[in-house]
This record gives sequence, structure tokens and C-alpha cells, in this order.
Amino acid sequence: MADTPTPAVTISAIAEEAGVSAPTVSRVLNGRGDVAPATRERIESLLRARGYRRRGSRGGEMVGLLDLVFNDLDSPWAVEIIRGVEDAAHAVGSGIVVSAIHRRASSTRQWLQNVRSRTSDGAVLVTTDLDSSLRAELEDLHMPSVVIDPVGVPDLAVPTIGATNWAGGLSATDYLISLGHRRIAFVAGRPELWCSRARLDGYRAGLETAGLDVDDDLVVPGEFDYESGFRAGEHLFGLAEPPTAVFSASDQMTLGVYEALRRRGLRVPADVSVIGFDDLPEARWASPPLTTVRQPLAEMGRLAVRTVHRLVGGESIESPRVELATELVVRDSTAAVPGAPAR
Amino acid sequence: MADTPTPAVTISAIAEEAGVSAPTVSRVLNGRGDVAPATRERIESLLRARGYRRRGSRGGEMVGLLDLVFNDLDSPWAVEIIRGVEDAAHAVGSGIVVSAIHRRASSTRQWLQNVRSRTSDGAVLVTTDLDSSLRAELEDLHMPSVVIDPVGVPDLAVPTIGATNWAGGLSATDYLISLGHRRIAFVAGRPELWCSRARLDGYRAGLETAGLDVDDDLVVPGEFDYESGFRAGEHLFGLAEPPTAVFSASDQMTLGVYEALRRRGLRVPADVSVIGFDDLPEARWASPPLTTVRQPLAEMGRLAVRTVHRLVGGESIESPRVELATELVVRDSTAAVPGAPAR
DNA sequence: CTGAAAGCGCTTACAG
DNA sequence: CTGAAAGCGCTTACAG
Repeated sequence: MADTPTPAVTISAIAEEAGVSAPTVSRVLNGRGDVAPATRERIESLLRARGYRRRGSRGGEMVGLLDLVFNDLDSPWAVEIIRGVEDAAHAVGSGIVVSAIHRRASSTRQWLQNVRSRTSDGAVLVTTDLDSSLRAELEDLHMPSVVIDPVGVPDLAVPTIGATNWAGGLSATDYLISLGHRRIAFVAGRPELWCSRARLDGYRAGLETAGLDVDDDLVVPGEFDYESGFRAGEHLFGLAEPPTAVFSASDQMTLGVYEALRRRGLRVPADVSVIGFDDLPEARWASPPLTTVRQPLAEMGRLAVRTVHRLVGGESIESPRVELATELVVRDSTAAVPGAPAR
Repeated sequence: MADTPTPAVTISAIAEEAGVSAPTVSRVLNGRGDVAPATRERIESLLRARGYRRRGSRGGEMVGLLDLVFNDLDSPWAVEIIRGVEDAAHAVGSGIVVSAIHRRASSTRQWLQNVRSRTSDGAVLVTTDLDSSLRAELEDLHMPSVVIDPVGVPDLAVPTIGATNWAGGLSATDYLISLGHRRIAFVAGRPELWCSRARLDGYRAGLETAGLDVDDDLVVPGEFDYESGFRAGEHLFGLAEPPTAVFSASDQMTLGVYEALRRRGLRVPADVSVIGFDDLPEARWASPPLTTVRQPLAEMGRLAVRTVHRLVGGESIESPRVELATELVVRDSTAAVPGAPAR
């Protein structure tokens, strides 16, 4: 996607290639109705193929705009990323255009049209699942772009930025073990995403390294959201032999676990220790404040901007994927395993 | 700020007025060094006064970009507003450029420069305190703009959108009274902001209407953030005669109150009822889920976009300020006052 | 439906 | 330091 600065794609270049005059191409671009369907077709595909972008009078100059694209904006990490991206973009004098691909088919077209016409210098995509047709359309825009991917899709042709999910899973589990816990449950994330798998594997590795068996009853599915965390908590503490600690693959699920525990009259951390993943602001404000594995989302955003910027400047990127370190943040939701008192 | 579409401010118009040639103005605009200081000065002030904006070849056409400006992005309502603004902007085919005025003097200049050069069609400002010099500079940009103001500064020359803070304060208090509470504390917000005053007055009105005295010991200062809420909670429940209910002027402070109560071993809502203000996502995920006064932030964002759009189109706005209704959202942090048992 | 011509807003050498 | 001239990318009547 990071094509080297090719000889300016202008309207007249396209016109020549299509065997028409410049005004005709202009008409197509501006959606005027009076163009023969066949001609329009030919010109449109050429426009796409060559990655035509409006540039006004001043040549190939940068326009000082970066697109920041989310699948949708409800994700609780959205702001964290926006903050990092805004910060880094500001530092290089760029503005960021944030948008969400609202997943109605019709508006995707409209959205692409908008992106195309604002001709920003590059794009940062934040997305757990870009479907492949959309991906192709994005390529047609010929914008240098990088994907921030807190959840890990390591198979793109585009540079990707993630976090060390496996190591995060390991460190949380290690910590719980160091506190004396032996029955440690894991609430997993959306199973189709790589990061879920990596966090789970980190958890398993932690147990195995300590010589503990992985008890499949203590590994419960989740969807990353509050509700599934709540259900997981209900299930786990309905068990004949409940865990003494719960590690969940997202902070949101952990908040659901809190609520399940509260309803059963169990206390964090006196009765049960709990660890989350992400370190969203809500982790700090939970009661008790939540021990969690921090994902450096803002930093990932900053790196993404620096990376697109290098692509815009024609540099090539050495590694197609880089993962930033996660870090265990210990707060008040974890404690040594309760002595041995029957609960 | 909403000037009617005047006869195109072009480089040559400015040149003529300044008594120089167009290339000279162009040089000033592009920050070339080779312009006499006096000339540059004259041209710059003319540029500002006329509200010059780069437009490329296609005339006064709209560019499909709206600036969305925050003081900074840590405010927990930022995303809510972004979501509403993005949604409405998307609907009219605009992109939104999100930025934060990082409050270092130097970068404000830089930021204004960026805003000027991207020539968006209008601006939505979200801000609790714009200092007046910045306000003046913003006016120089000659962009139609509206202020979203969850905290209420009703003295601007710009259309403002807020929420019914007083009514919200009243409804929360009423509800607590209806539950049988008589000792109801209020944790106030930043005292210099109008909204804080309005919420406090709503609380007072609620008590007075019910024939209850306002006990000044139960009105404690806060700053809207978690920490001040925590301190307020510590204070309130260190009192000889603590309240049976606490209403705070923000959800964040309420989460601080939760933590203060938890540390004292008091339960929500069995021992103490608690109400917040804002209805941020964290309210739903608190444990127990928080009863709170909802501020329709996304809706305020949508309305802001519709309003700038009308200004861009040259329409005039009937009311300089509109307040959207707040709404009490009852969840699990409130209950009838505990019978009479000594605690 | 399409092109030749004129025009617009801006910028870039070039000369002084 | 500044302007006259040429040029660039694009669009707008106008004619056919």
C-alpha cells in the first residue's frame, strides 16, 4: 500500500490514458450526469487503478491531514488511541480526521467517497475485522496506511502495530501464582481473534511453568464485553469448587466479574483476587481499583502516526508488525490467597 | 461569527487591498522568508481581518470537513461527544477533524496555523474554559462555529448547546426524597462553572420543595474528578451524623464515593444510596450499576453539527443557547432508606 | 455526449 | 525584497 512517490497522477494524465479530454475526466470526478456510461466506466476504473487524488494547484504537497478510522466508536479503547494519535499528529502539524465505518453497506460507499475526496496524506486503521472487499477498496485509495490492532490480525500487507498479548497473559498469571493462588480461572475473549488466543496461551504457560495443571472447568468463554464477564463470573462462582482468583482478557469483562461477585456477597480481594487486561481508565476508578495488564494504547497510536509519516515520506518500514510491551499494573484487586478457611 | 457568504476573499483581492502583487501575498501565506517585515505585517493583518481561506481551484465550494475542538482529550465525555458529532457529520457527508488545544502557549499558535490551513467548513468547540485571546483568534478564522458546553458558559457570541443542569439536580434529589431519604449530601463540581451552580441549586430546590432544610455540612466541594469524590466520601462518612444518600455532580466523583464507602465497609445501596451525574459508560459498569442523571452528550454533538451546518448554509439561528433535557436513569445504587436500625 | 478555449486561484522561476 | 510572466491543475461556459 505504500507506493513510492510516482509521477503525479493528474486529471490530464488520466485523460490521455483514457483517450478523452481533461474536461471529461473532470466531469466524471464531479459526478456530472452528462457522460456516456461506457466512458464514465473506463475513466472511473482508471482513476481507481492509478489512485487519483485531487490536489488543487499546489503540486504533490502534503495536505496535513491523517485519517483515523475505527470500525465503530463504542469501543472503550477508542479515546485512548485517539489521544495518542492526536498527540503525535499535532507534533508533526497534522490534523486527524476520525471516522467510523458504520457497518451499513450503503454508507460504506458514501464513507469511501468522503475519504477519497478529502485526500488526506495517510491513514491509521483501528480495527478488529476489516472485511476483505473493504480492504481492497482501501488499497485503491493508494494511501500510506498502518493498522493499529489491539487484537491482532497478523496477516496483512500493511504494517501492523499490536501489543505483547502472550507476555501479558503470562505476567498476570505469574503474579497470581506468586500470591499463592492455585485455582486460577481465565475468562477468554472473542475466540476468533488472535489476541484472545495469545492471552490464553500466556495464561496456560504461566500455570504449566509453575507445575500446575490447566483445569478446563476454569477456562470460560467470553466476548470481551461487560455482560459476558458477568455471566462468566456467575458460572465460576456457582461451581462446586470455585477459583480463588480470576484473570479476564479485558477490563470490561472484569467489571462484569466484580458485579457477579458483589451479588454473591464475595469481596475483592479478600475472598477473590481479580485481574483484568487493557488498563482503561475505568480500571483505576473501579472499586477496588483494578490490578490489570496495561496495553499502551496511546503509545501505539503515536507509533502508528510516526510510521505512516515515514511511509508518506517514501521510507520503507523494516518490520511489517511491531508489538509494544504490556505491563502489569498492580492495584487493589489482588491479594494473597485466603489462608485456608472454609468460605 | 456566522458571516454571510461575502464576495470571495482571494489572494489577489488581498493583494490589491494591500497594494502589492499576488505573488507577494502567496509568499506570506507560505511562510517564505523573503518578504519585508512591514509588508508581511500589513498582509498578515489583512489576511486575518478578511478571513482569508485557501480554496484551490474550485471556488467557494464546501470542503466536507468540520473541526471538532477539545481543550484536551482526557475528559471522559470526549468519546460520547465524538460519537454524536461523527454520526451527524457522516450523515451530511462531512469528515471531522478532532484536535485538542494542548495548553502550552507555543503549540496553540501552531494549532491555529493548522486549523487555518485546513480550511474546514465550520467548527464545533467543546470546552469548559476558552480564554478570551484564543476566542478572538478563533473569530479571526471566520468559521461558523458552535460551542458544546456540558458545563455552561452562557455568555458567548456563539451559539451554545448545553443540558438542563438545574432540572437534573432537582430530579435526582426528588427521587432520593421519594425513597424516604432525609439526610441527603451533595458533592459539588468545580465552583467556577455555571453548571455546578445549577446542579446545586436544583438539589436545594428539591429539598426545599419537600420542606427539608439544607444542611450546609452535607454540601461538600468537589472538582468533578475521582479523587475529589473520594475525599468527599471520606469526609461525609467521618461525620458524627452521616447522610443516608449522596448525590454527586459527576459520575467520576461518584465512583470516588463508592471507593470511600467500600473502604469503610459500607454497602451501596443497602447502607447508603448514591446518585451520579452524566451517565458515562462507566456508570453502567460500576458495581452496583449506578443510578445517575443522564446528559445526552451524543445528542448534543449531533445538534451541534446540524447547527453549524445551518450556519454554513447562511441560515441564522433563532436561539443563541439551547439546553437539551437531562433524564434520571435508575439502576441499582439507590434504595429505600434503611428502616431505622442503628448501623 | 464531448472537446477547444477561456478562466480561476495559486505558485514558481526569473529578473531587477 | 518585489513584480511581470509563465505555468499548473482544475473547471466552466460554449459549440457542435
